[in-house]
Amino acid sequence: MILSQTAEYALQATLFLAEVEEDRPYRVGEIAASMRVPQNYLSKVLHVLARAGILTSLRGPRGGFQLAIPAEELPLKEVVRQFHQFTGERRCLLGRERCGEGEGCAAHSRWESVALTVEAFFAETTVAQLSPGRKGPE
Amino acid sequence: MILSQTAEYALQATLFLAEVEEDRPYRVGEIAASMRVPQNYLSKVLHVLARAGILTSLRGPRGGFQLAIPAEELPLKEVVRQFHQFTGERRCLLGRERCGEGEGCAAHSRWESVALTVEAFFAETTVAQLSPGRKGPE
DNA sequence: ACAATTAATCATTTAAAGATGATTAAATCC
DNA sequence: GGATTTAATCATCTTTAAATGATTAATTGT
Repeated sequence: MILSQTAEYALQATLFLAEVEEDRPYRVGEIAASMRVPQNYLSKVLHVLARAGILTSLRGPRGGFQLAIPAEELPLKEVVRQFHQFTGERRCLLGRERCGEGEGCAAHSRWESVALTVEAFFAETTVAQLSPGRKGPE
Repeated sequence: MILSQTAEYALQATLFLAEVEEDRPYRVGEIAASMRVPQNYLSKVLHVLARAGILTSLRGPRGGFQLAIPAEELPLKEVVRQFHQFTGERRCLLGRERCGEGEGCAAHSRWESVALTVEAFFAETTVAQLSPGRKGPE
């Protein structure tokens, strides 16, 4: 697994809100039921996303959560970042500060490029691109 | 983080044994001290590697652990696999069985290729390639 | 045989992720 | 204003990863 359970919940819920047809807030209950995940846990996850400005939340009747950013402008990384420490800083697969005493090794630069590929995916892929079932132009 | 702490320990210890100059068993104590990780915990990790045939273990005085496979012929994946479930089977980043109801989406195939890149790195990179400081021919 | 050394095992603890249940506070509707 | 609906918060529990400490069993050297 590359993503934690929590980060996966966050992505799935964001995706749900991106794919939804009516333009209104959706309750945690609705989202959790559709995703088949614990409601209270999801509630906390969504709260984090709301605090981060990715969702808007509204209390009371007709309340719920909505995307605060158009799905086309929302990179996966923005969502995942709230729950997942990206490797970014980590030069070395093994977490060593100095790798090979200055010279470095072939495998390390290869790894760096792999890690960058992963990060680039999350940075450059938008939520919209992950939603095949959406209406509206691509 | 892409690897669990435990998988990282396993890789580091294997690397230690690959880079070592004397051809003799090395004690858990030595390895743990060099890596600065808990000895008893590492002991269990090494035990798993020994059971998997990656290391040989010897008890008693002059005992310890040694590589059972030449570092040049030992892919990182072989080591990591003992502690890390590779995503392999997972078609979908979000863990959904059916992705997009048959059609799939651009992002999913992109993700699949990213995941394959990661796996390929571990499958094709050998422990030897990760050891810049080793003697012997590349 | 015996003492010393070392991996292997066992029992327990700690820390973090994940999940559950109940309560509180904001917003709406009447 | 009062009842209802909903997110937010609080307290607790479970599970898993990580770590610790002590004991056991195999091997060696004398």
